[in-house]
Amino acid sequence: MAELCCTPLVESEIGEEAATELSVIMKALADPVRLRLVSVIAAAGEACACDLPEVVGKSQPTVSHHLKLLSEANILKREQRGKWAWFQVNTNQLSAICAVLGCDC
Amino acid sequence: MAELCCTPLVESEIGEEAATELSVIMKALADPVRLRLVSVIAAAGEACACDLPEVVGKSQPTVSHHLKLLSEANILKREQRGKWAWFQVNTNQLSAICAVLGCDC
DNA sequence: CCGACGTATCGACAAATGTCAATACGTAAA
DNA sequence: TTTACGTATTGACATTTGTCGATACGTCGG
Repeated sequence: MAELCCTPLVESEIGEEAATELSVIMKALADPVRLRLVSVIAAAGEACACDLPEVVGKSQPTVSHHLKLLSEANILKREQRGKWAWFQVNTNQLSAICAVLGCDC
Repeated sequence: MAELCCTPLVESEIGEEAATELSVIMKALADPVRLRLVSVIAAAGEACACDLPEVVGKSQPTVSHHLKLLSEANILKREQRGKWAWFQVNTNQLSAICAVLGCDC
């Protein structure tokens, strides 16, 4: 899951199952709070979950839920350090999305 | 609206309003049916709305609704030809999404 | 082993979303 | 101007989604 393969959807018709899988990845990015989480984490290089509720102005359970969705979509990488959870952005997955969108990068 | 500006969200923190606007564009792509519509239309170069309900296996109102969302997101361009509506993919918008995702294309 | 603290899960609820039948709107041919 | 037909809108409904309080789980320090 969350394994984006590389045939641009603008070149050949995407299948029904592939479309569903891709939609899961896109849904993960299709939320203001999650976009801000990705942006904050990427801009900082990495971020501790403990700081994120205040940054995005949402409760701890809500942020935890969003981080889970992003991790399941393979957009974030989670790393446990002591009792803290640190997150990094998986730029490979973002590039893969670009590739599917037909970008020649 | 639907005007994607170009600062990659992985380089500097995206604002609250910008995140909301971007999420609208991403939401438009975050659905299996809409992804397939984009793919079918892009692969064919253009497509008549009259053919799309059968292609994606959804009712005419449902397809019309999806086409509207994609058009509002500036992902599809609509053109009336007689009583038929033809659609093309706005590849510029797809490229803009890539740019926001940090792709260097 | 316990207590403290960071994180995840659960339960509940309001809001948004995808879908279709019915209907209205627009365009073009008769 | 009718009539036919492609498309858009409306209304309704089931499902999904975002949110948070309460609570459970995990990891450390005492």
